[in-house]
Amino acid sequence: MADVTRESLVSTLEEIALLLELKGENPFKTRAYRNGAEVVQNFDGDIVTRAAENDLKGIKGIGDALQQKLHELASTGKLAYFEDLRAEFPPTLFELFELQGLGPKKIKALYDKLGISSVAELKEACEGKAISDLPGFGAKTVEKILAAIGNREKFADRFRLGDVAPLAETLLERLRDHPKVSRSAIAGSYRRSKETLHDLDFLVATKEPAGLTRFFTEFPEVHEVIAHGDTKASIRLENGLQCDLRAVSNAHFPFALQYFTGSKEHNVALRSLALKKGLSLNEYDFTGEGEIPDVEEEADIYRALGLDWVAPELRENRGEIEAACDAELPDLVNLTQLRGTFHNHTIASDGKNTLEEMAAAAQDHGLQYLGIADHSKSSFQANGLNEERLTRQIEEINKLNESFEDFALLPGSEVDILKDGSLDFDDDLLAKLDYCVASVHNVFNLPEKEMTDRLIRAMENEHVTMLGHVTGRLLLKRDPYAVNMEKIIDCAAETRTVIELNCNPWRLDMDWRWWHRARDKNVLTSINPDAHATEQLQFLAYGARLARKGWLRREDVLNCQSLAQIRDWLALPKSKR
DNA sequence: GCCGTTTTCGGCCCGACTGTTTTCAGTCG
Repeated sequence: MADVTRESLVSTLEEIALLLELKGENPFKTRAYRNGAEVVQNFDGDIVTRAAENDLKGIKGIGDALQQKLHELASTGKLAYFEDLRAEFPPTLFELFELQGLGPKKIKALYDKLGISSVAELKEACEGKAISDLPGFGAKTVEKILAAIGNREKFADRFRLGDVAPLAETLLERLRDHPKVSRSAIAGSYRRSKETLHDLDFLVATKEPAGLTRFFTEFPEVHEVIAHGDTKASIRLENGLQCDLRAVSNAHFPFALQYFTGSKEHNVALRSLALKKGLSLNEYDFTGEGEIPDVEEEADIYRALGLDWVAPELRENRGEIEAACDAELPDLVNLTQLRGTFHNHTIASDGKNTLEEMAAAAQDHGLQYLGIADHSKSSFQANGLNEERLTRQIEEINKLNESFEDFALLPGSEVDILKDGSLDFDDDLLAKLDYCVASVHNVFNLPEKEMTDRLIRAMENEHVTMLGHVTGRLLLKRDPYAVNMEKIIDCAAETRTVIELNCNPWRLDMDWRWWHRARDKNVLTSINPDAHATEQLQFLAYGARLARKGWLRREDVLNCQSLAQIRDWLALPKSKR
């Protein structure tokens, strides 16, 4: 029997939705499967076990049919309904959904009428005349399909937050500086601080929308104009990133900002709440029979619905609407509250800067302390320090610290967790450090149980202050290694081990989806840049954004504590922390 | 297929843009 995981349940439901769309099923039925996938993805608890035990009753969005199907899937590893559905179409057909401009109807037409079932076949068919002869297809469609195939080969369809943020801010500034723009913002998943993005959604308030969409399509970075109307335009930049612009009136701006920030799921929930109050909410206005509330700012929309304003990071329909209704939203941490940080490298291992340079950069960032955690000896590829070099580095740091006022370097180590969960240094040496970050840097492919046990053994060590990049994922590059996060979080809570929020934009690990649960178990995090150069201290900004996305408050973040507090805290045995 | 404080049937968000259309279907967000 194949391993049933939350992810496999989710992907099965999503694939069923796609298959139903291809069959031309009732779109609301399709949506029910998509929604079910979303519910399973976000369910706070062991959904796989619940499904296996047929204990899904009462979960909103999972009705009788989905309960039965999830139960069959989780208990047998198979679903007859799905197998039958899947057998109706060739597997390569799904590639076609990756092409911009092609949806279920067109794909179905291509398949039914021309037998096209893969991108390669489609590309070949575009050479001839067959496609443009299909009803609803024409010369332009063929042209667009070819461009979409080209883009699929050339560009990624997702981008890391940190890779697009500087460009995003540059483009926003350009729009903001336009004389006809009164308000501007980037909405969408960028505003929600998702770790990876599909596109950027710009928004401006202006009296001359058509002038602004034209201005936008003439940006020098434009590779192609995907769409260009009087109030909306879409462009693709030279790096492949799609950017959309909406130009609205000043009065419509708060509604558009709310609407285009999403998430879709958050908005659906918000609008159904509005309907209950006799209000219909769209991207421009409230409408309805009764009194229409005044709206100047986005917060007015939430207030009109009886909600506290919801920070964009939380808008994933993961309980934020209920919390906003009960005035129980968390007071989220922010970047300015960070007083220091752990887990940074120097030239001693694989960093680019010296202790002195890193200390100066940290002080420029307004930090009171900077933890130095160079690699340990087993990470020879990163020039890891052996016992002797680490001992010398501790002395060097202690000496340097005499020269600082109101600032300190904290001697630490990013010690390798070896395959069996033991550490790269013995306890005597670890005891000489102020703290220790324990991380996995090799043997990534252990089965889940072994990897989980490996991390747990490391956490059980009295000298391990925190776990580094807990799943080892590299966004859009390398999957997380198999590890049971529920068990890791439980163990962190028990052993009082901190879990790092590694804010390198390639990692952003632990994933934001787990922090709420960890926080509820009193697990602390440390927002760590894993800086290998002075300028990478700026990664802290991404860390703060993702911590907010994980519902974390100031008190949940270790490095919001002052230097004096941190010294006291580090002096405590783990069990007292 | 799901849901319910107008409830067990009849709704389910909806507007902008494009291309192929002659009034609209498909896609996207």
